[in-house]
Amino acid sequence: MTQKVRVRFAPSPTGALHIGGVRTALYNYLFAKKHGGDFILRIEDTDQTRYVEGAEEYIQEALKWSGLKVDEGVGVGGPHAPYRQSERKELYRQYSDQLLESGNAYLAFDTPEELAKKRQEAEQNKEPFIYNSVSRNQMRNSISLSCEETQKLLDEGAPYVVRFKIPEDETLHLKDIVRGDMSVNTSTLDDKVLFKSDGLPTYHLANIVDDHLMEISHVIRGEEWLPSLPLHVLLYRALGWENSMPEFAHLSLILKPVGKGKLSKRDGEKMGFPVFPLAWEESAGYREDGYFPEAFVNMLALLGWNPGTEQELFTMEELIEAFDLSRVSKSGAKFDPEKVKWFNHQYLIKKTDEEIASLFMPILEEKGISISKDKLTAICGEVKERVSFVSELWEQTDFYFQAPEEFDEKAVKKQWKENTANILQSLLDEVIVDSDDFSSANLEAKVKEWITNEELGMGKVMAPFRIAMVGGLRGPHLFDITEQLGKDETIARLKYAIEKLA
RNA sequence: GCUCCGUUCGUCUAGGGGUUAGGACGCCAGAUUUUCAUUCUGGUAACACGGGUUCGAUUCCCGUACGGAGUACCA
Repeated sequence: MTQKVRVRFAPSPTGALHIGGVRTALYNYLFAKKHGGDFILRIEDTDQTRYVEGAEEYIQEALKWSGLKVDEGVGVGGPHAPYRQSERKELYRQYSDQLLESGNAYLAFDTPEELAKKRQEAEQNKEPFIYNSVSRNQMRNSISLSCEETQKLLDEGAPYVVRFKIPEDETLHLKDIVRGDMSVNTSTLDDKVLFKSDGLPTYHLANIVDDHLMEISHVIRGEEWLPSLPLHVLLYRALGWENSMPEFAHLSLILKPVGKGKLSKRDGEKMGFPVFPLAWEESAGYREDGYFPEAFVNMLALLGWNPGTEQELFTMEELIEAFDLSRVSKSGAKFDPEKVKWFNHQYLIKKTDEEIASLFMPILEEKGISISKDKLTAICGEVKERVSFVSELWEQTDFYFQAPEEFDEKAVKKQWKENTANILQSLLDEVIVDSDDFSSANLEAKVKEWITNEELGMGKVMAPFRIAMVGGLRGPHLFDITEQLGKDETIARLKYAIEKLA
């Protein structure tokens, strides 16, 4: 059977999506697009107590910024609408009832307090508490209780949940695309709650029902779901949907850069890197920190997946082409904030000088500097290799826009000798004022010729010249700078330095 | 505790019964740029441990250690 590929990204709106979530979404997207399938966004908000204002909008915006276009789902609509589980709640009851009727589920009246007490007791005896075939007879439910007792509780309006009846002692063989085969015995499993007393399903029921109804072909989700896989498979079976069950792929987690454990918001704050794609509350986002979405996505794609070639830089199209779930790594990956910077640098230098100028222009305008687009384009071409972020451009180019007033002490101490002022004065009088062609190559040739003729030594002239233009020993090729500065400004800066550092 | 999953340079990873164990980030050095950065070249550095199986294991199997996840009327 060749079924159309349909995958879903199904976050719960409990806060910002962090990069692990974005990666899950990305892998879903890549897989879908690779196979000409659909990428669906479903919001899993069956826990009303954890709803966070703005989270859903955040998720949509983060996907959009990352370039992951949703084909169907919240914010887009589609044939299986609605895509918010809270809006689908009437739907789930019938499946819960179906399970009850077929004997695959039962009613449980245990209060949270009773359950907590049982768990505590078990812990004291160093035994695991599992709500299963052996313990359920000691609990208050429609299996341990007689029909009359059960009915009586129901009539009294006692709150109850629906639990799944895990079969006894059966070895389940499970398939996972990234992990291969595994097996688990059902007697280690819990009779999970399927339906809560508040009238809403739990994740377990809702996700199986929705995936089935929405014709999901592949479930690609985080590793934290792996332990629930047996339950989910059992649910498909109990509902009679075994033949159309999706395939599963569980993705490993993203771990903190140093130390142990999974990446958390705190790590970002502590080490000064974003863990969210977009800013959320007090936390910075990749977007706000000046990362390009392409760089962010490229980095994320390679964190836990590789194409088997040595290619590192990928466009989204190339990622789609190359992506393969079987090449996703099984082990968790420590996140390396340094590598994202490298990716960003790569994407920045790949941009045209004009594009960079367009990004830089607003920053200059904010500083009250006006400059022609052409000129800024040329400047950006001269400095782009030196930065990783647009925001770093200013510190590399400030001297193009404003003459140095102070000079770097260290540089002056090292390069500004007693006769330096005289040398620069001669350079000014004998070369600069006579040069009308201020192009980089021409001025360079002239100055070098002069230096040779005067038998001065390059360092004696070039370094102070640079100090006069830039204020210190930094910046791109000196004659590229003077070309941008032009004759008048070059002369003015030379004069100022001679006077100031005399 | 119990269940499941994992473990190749500092990090992300390729590889796979016999390899000089490959690449990328980072770091170091040299070249170029008489600045700095870029770039180029080179270097540093890894198969967690113990048992098997085998002529041979980093690769296969079993343990151990370590790491991770789950163990909610959360997702």
